Amino acid sequence: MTTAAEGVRAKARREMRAVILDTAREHLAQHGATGLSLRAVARDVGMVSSALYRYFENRDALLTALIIEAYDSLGDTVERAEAAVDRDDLRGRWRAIATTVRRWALERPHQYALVYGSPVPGYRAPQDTVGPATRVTALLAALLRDVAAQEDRVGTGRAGLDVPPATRRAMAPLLAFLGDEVPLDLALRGVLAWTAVFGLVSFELFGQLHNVVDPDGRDGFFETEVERLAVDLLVGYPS
Amino acid sequence: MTTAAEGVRAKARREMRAVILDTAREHLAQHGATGLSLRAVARDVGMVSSALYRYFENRDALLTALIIEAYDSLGDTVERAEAAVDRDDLRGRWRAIATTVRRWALERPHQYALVYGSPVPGYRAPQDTVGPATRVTALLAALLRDVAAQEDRVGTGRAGLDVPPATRRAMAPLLAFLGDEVPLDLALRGVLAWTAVFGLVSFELFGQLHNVVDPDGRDGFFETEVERLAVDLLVGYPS
DNA sequence: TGTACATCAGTGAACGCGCGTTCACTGATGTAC
DNA sequence: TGTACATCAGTGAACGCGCGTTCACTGATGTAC
Repeated sequence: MTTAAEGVRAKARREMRAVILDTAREHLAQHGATGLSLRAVARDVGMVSSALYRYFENRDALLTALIIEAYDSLGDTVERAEAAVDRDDLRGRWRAIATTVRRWALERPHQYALVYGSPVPGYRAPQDTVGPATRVTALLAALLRDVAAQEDRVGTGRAGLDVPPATRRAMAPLLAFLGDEVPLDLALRGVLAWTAVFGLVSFELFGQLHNVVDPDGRDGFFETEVERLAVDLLVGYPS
Repeated sequence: MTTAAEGVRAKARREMRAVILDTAREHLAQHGATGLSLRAVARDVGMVSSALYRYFENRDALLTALIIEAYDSLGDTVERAEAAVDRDDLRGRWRAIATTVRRWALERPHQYALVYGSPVPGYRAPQDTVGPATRVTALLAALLRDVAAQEDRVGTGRAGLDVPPATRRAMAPLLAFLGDEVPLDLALRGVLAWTAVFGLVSFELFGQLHNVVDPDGRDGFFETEVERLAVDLLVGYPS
């Protein structure tokens, strides 16, 4: 009975933890990360505030859990969307990644801001967040490797930019992550496309497209820009 | 004596206001926008907290003043840097704008986050901020107009992307801001380059380049990517 | 199967804190005659 | 030029608030024999 009995307690714990996280996520959605209050969450869950400490060591631990959850949610969503595309359709995979990141962000602006917006003052992200954080970048890395393989066969039809040695050296962490198959020039094209996507999403979410692009046409605007990024990212490949 | 006497009072007011703003800016730099507290600022200025209300209607008004100041500081800095470049050197002007935005941001991360980061919860920017906010975009607009003029003469040597009519319509606000000389395709290239720069700066400032680009080599990394953006922005122009 | 004990989820009071904002006031400085 | 009055910067006390965290406790649930 030992394991089964412990299982019951453990199950209750897991469920309660989930309820607290759900409630915290709703509070995040309504008041932002800085407005997240243990007491308010406890109130909504129907517990006294001190009871939360059975589940999370302190406020930071709750924030960390939300951050990990957000990264995992984004990771799940984008992985699923990207996996649905034919492996050989590099442009389609790029499109899927980019548009899914945006859609996910638009549906959960505060979760997006939590992980890609300005850092929460006084909060220092622990090591546990780095795994979930790299799930989406891992997809892009895989894409870049496949692009590299194709470019090996077909060539790019144009020369890469000159890169000074110091800059080349600075890219070592990225190159290590991508693997030997991906040349520097392609890596730089990848990061640029990547940061551009997040730049577009952040501008849209944080109000910087106000009076620039009509809200109604932003889907199309984003898709057009993603297509343009693909031109440079996938030099010489058919659309 | 009337005007001179009033001038004395007015001058004292202006100076006190400046002292408060300076102190508030320091607090912003240390605790972020959400951590900005009227009481703490007053304490540092050496006044009682209620005295601040002689100068700012409430906390939001102080925040608004800081936002306007940040936009103006960025505007000043970038305008000066861009003005120092030969008008005909389009690539140089682009470089100056991009690198100066980044340098300004790195020197004042919290001011950057205040205006380009996640919105401050509960704060709604009033109309007064839109003028200062567009100063930097105005520089890019002028650049795009000059690019358009050159492309009229020389051509781009390649076809623009297809843009669906709905998207074309959504770009009306931007096209109106840029003026008739700037064609849609160039406008889209401009926004993309623009958002990419802010994407790069935000990634760097908000910690997303951790384990991607060595901190030491980020100047060079940024410049390389800006050069790459120029290739697409200034299609067919000499470097 | 029944009982003594250990575990642990949740309570409720309390701690000490800082916050934004209001309000009646004092006293110095400027204004009008 | 001298005086009565108005303006207004800054004071200090108070309001009501919510926060994170600690701690001794109760009582239900699981464990061991």
